[in-house]
Amino acid sequence: MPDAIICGKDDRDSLDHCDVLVVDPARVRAVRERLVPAATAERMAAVFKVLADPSRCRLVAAIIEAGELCVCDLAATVGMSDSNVSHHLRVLRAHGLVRARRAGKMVFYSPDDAHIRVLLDITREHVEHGRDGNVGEVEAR
Amino acid sequence: MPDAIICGKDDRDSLDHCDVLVVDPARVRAVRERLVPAATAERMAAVFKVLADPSRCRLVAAIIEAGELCVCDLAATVGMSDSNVSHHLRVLRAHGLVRARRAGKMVFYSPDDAHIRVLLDITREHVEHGRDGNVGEVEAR
DNA sequence: GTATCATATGAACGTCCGTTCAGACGTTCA
DNA sequence: TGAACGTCTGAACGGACGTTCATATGATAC
Repeated sequence: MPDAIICGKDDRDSLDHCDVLVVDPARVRAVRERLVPAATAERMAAVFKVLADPSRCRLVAAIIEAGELCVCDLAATVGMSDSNVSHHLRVLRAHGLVRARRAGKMVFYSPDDAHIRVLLDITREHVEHGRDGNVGEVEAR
Repeated sequence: MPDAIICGKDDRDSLDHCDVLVVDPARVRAVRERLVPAATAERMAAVFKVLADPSRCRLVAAIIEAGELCVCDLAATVGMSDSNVSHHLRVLRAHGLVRARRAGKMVFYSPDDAHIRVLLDITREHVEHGRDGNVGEVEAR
């Protein structure tokens, strides 16, 4: 473990803070180089944001479970208003998570991405028989 | 594909809408039974919500990349203020994504969950060489 | 003890987001 | 054409969230 080294503004870039204290400049530089770019992180966060809502989680899960489902049946399945479901489906479709197929008056939605199923499965397993009980609270330090 | 069948309030439960139109009541009932419970979806969404922020995405990625990093180095790595990093770390720690280890004046953070790495990897692959270009916009129907 | 550093905390501000309501659009059937 | 139905859209409200600033805590060095 390296000793604490105080380094000046040479070790930073594109930061408008007055001073930056860094303990391990070498490691910081190394991690920065291999770190996911800000733009990529932005898009990753956008994907997570789509799933960061209980209603959308259940909607996607229902669509995956059923294979294909129309709006009114989706609404009945998850217990939401048709309007609300439509709003959420718009978001899911905009991000390529689900696909829409028109059949007469009604529109059937089906999954449009293989990754999402994995994301849901992993996360479900994580919250079911994993740690996580303390949602919204901070444990003692 | 079944014909459109209008069913009354018998096919719903715990809904205070006046009427619910369901196309395929049998499928709705089947999907409902196998669907992820609302409480579980809530906790899943909570996990996704933690990652639904570019700053936290990069923080977690940096911690995973480095193995262990203190707050000031994390701040320098991702280019954020120490205060902001501390706020985010609090959230990450509250949800069991990272673990804190105190060493004198400083606190080192390390990953505390194997699932998260997979979530990040899958999502990164998803946004890099997958569809997703239309963030925030809706494609034509 | 005081001073300094690393980290944590609380308040406040602006912004984003989920939901509801009312209405519009497109389709089917008589 | 007109009515009924499924779906979509826009506005508006309330609440949650990320960031900043100032300050507090905890630990080390003098």
